[in-house]
Amino acid sequence: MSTTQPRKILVTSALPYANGAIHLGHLVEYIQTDIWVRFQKMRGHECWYVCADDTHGTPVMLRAEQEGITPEQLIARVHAEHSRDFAGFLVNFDNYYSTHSPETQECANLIYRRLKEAGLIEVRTIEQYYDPVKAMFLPDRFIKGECPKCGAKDQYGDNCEACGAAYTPNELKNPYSAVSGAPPVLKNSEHYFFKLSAPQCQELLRRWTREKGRLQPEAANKLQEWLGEEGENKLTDWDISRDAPYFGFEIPDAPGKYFYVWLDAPIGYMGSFKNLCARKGLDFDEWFKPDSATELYHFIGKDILYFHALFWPAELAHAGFRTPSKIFAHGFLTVDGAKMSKSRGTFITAASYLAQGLDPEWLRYYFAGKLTNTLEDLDLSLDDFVARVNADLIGKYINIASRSAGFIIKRFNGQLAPADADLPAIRAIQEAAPRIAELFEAREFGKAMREVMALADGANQYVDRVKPWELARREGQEVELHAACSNSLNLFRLLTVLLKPVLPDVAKKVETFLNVAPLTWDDTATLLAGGHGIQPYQHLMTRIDPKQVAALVEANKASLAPADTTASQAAPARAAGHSPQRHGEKQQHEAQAAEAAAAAGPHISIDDFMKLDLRVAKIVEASQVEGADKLVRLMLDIGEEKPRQVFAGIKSAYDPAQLQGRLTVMVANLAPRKMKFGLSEGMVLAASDPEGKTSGLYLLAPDPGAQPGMRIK
RNA sequence: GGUGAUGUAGCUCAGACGGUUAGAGCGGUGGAUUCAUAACCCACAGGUCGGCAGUUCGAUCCUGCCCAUCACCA
Repeated sequence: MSTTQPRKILVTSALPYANGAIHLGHLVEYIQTDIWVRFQKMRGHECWYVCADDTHGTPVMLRAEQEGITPEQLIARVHAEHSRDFAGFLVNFDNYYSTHSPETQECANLIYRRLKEAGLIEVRTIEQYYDPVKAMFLPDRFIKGECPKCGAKDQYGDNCEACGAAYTPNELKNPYSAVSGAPPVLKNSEHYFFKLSAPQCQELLRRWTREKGRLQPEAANKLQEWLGEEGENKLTDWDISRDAPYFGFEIPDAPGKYFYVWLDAPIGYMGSFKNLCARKGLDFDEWFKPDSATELYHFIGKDILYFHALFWPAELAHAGFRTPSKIFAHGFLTVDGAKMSKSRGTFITAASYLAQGLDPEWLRYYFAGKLTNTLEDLDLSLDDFVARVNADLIGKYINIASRSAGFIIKRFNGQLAPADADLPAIRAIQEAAPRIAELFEAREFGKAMREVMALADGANQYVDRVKPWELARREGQEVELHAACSNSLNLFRLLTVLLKPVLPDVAKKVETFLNVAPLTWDDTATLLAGGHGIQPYQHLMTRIDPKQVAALVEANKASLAPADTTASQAAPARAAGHSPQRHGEKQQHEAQAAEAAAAAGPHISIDDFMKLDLRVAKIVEASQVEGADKLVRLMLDIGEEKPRQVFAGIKSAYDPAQLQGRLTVMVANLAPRKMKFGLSEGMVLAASDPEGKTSGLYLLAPDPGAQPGMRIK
């Protein structure tokens, strides 16, 4: 039962952006990480858990300005809110710091300098939109104007929320800066790039991402896609600088240039740990030197795998540091099977959950019961949440103590009889403990909880069999009664050890109740001695009233107002690479986008229909697409200067040769979509049986006489 | 469209190197019990394991295609 050699483990969770509240989606990750860390500590390992607020970037800068405070004031306030929320959910960081810190700056500068010495930093001039009034360069998301396709006003620079068209900022009509309202101008600027395309980066990442255990298998597959085939370098250089004004760290040898927020975000892990080292007397270098014997794990959402599995190891390795031992990515949270939604009230903030008086350990248990080590999404089913917590935690687990403690207190003066070490229910738990430890280690918390609850069933069956309430009524059965209740409390204690990583507060109450030292994993091997005295039982956890959950949902319901006034919260979901995307913010953004769709009824209006720009198209060219099973590449003449390129999934039904020259119908205003094979600038219409009962695929064609470019309505 | 995943009882999820009656919890029904902040115990009902085809003596588990849902495409 003894744990092996103590390990030295450093663990991180992704840094939440300092511009928005923590919600249940974030908490999946922090609870998952916290359970794992608590487990490691219970095993006797040296394990440090650090995190920080991700504080830099344009959104924070503008938000602070909007509120009339400095960025420093804003991030200090948000830091306090985040810290409070995490503490409320018993997420026990050893250090919750900030990327806006001297330690992070020091590490960022050092990494930058070493990358530069390694020849991996390059300066290039790029052209970008600039706000002449505000005197700042504008990210795409901060340029607005009229949609070039449908004319909708106040659309962002990357895509139109009215018609869904995608475009670049310079296609917007009457563009203006979202910051000052002034028309932007194009201006050149020097940017600093990290040469991810360099051979040494590619070579490193190819090897690193394939090393056993670094990444989950699905994640490794994903990375292969980004890296491309052997000999095919799909990695592109990464723009790591932004122009002033910018809230961030100025690049040491480049006045007026700042590190892009995504450069210093992961470095924030180092900064936070460095700060902890100073306080705890730890040797930072021992943990970050290239051949370090310590372990480093990053828990992240699957959306930021790209940053953590490509940029980050490449930066570290070429700046003379160790790379992460493993990266643990998890899926997103859905609520009742759907994306979190403000109008449905399922966009639940951590603060509102706590304010409604719900017990954080309910959620910790529920998440634990559903967490796996894969990238699969996790559903919070509200009815299931109530049923599961009440049945498992109160009905099964807590009940064992509650039904035994009274007899011990009343009849035996709070003193236990020796436990029966051969009792099958006790032995079952002790034998299961190593297996459950492996499940915790492997982040298979769902499986672990299932095992624990099966063991709790065994404990209840034991109590039911020995029937203490009957023994209590009979004369001369005191010894049996004493033994039954003592065994039962020992069962309860053992189960508490197994649940302690998930339910730390309950475990603390149990330690007080049973009058024992803080439980460690090795306590699964021991039993309470005869004569051990316990405290009177006080209820350890209450049931969930479904009304509480209903009230929580009600409290989180937002009206269907268009994008709320905290516009800076709207992290651009599609403008990736321009702004940090934490899974939380992304979920939030998409939740908002989903609202509009949800509001629509089963019918569409004539206006909706008129949004479709359907055109008669002549197929001037049709060809096979190398490497695509279903696609045919079509060049379509719709009366424009140049034919449009469209990839159509019709290979199964049509030979390209027979398509050439014929007329069909295309959607001309569909947002262009970048595919592996090139840009697809529309869609051709074809009929097929939605049930799939009748096979075949049939392209639409106009009657003779129609000319390319004619509008269909 | 490509890539990665998912689709198993009303709900949330397990599981099976392909092989006699596919499991759990919740919910439902019936019983037992009253120690336990109605908790617990026993039993029953409930599924053509997304669809179609193939491989096989045999497939829900393998292969192919299709459908649906989710994510990513920097």
